[in-house]
Amino acid sequence: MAGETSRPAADATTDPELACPISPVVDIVFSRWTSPILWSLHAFGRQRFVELERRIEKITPKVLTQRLRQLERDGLVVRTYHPEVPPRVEYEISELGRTLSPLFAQIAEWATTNLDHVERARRHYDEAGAPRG
Amino acid sequence: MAGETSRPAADATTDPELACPISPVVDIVFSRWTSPILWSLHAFGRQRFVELERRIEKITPKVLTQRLRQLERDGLVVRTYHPEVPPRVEYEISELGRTLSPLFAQIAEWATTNLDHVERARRHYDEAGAPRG
DNA sequence: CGGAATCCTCAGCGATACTG
DNA sequence: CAGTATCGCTGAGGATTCCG
Repeated sequence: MAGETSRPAADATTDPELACPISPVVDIVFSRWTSPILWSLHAFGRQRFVELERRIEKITPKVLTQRLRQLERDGLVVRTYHPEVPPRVEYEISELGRTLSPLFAQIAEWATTNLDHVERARRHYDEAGAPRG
Repeated sequence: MAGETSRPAADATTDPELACPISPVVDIVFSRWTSPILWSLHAFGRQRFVELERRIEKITPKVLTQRLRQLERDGLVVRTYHPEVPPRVEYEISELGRTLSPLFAQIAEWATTNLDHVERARRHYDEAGAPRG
């Protein structure tokens, strides 16, 4: 979105095509497995591949590699290769990735205050809330 | 998940299994199509099914129904059925859903300030950043 | 160790048609 | 209008094997 010369401030409330300005962020930051990865790197600092693999249970090496590549490409994660024997690779949050911290904090806060509301709503819905229509 | 009596305050920094406290929120709020739907309802207020369908381009009625049901079940969206001819159904953000507003605002803000950084990182990566190792 | 390559499965979505 | 039902398919992800 850098080369947008003179578009009349397309606002989400007027432009149907931009119905959701947060979707791009969601695709980048909250796509499958990316939140655990980013959180892990954010909470535990620089880590090796296996550390991440063990920490994020049930993720397969293939998918972990895919997601790390994606995050590296998006500039959120920095990959450092140490040409040793055995080889060693370390991943860490980039500076850009660190700008997500307040966002993550706010989400975590929302979780602690509202997640049980969701749980309750689900139970209520499952018991008697089936839609009529 | 409901029968967990007396778990010793499992903290994300000590419990590997809870590697990511924000994942549940991501599953609820940022799963496929949910962000455009919530945003649409948030930005344009109460809307009928077809309005949402037209606003969120390329979504099929089937999937829109699925997502709306899910959001209703999670207590983020309220569905109102008007038994008229022709039938009329309206959807709106619930009170719980409205608590997401600051979150969405912050994400939108992150988008405006950092999305082009991501774009640049991608170009840089695609040009010369292929990982060695 | 940190992957890449290969094969395979299956949930989710699209397309279409039909209903109250 | 506001969905439901059915079918077919695609592609993300799992399992396995191999390599520098």
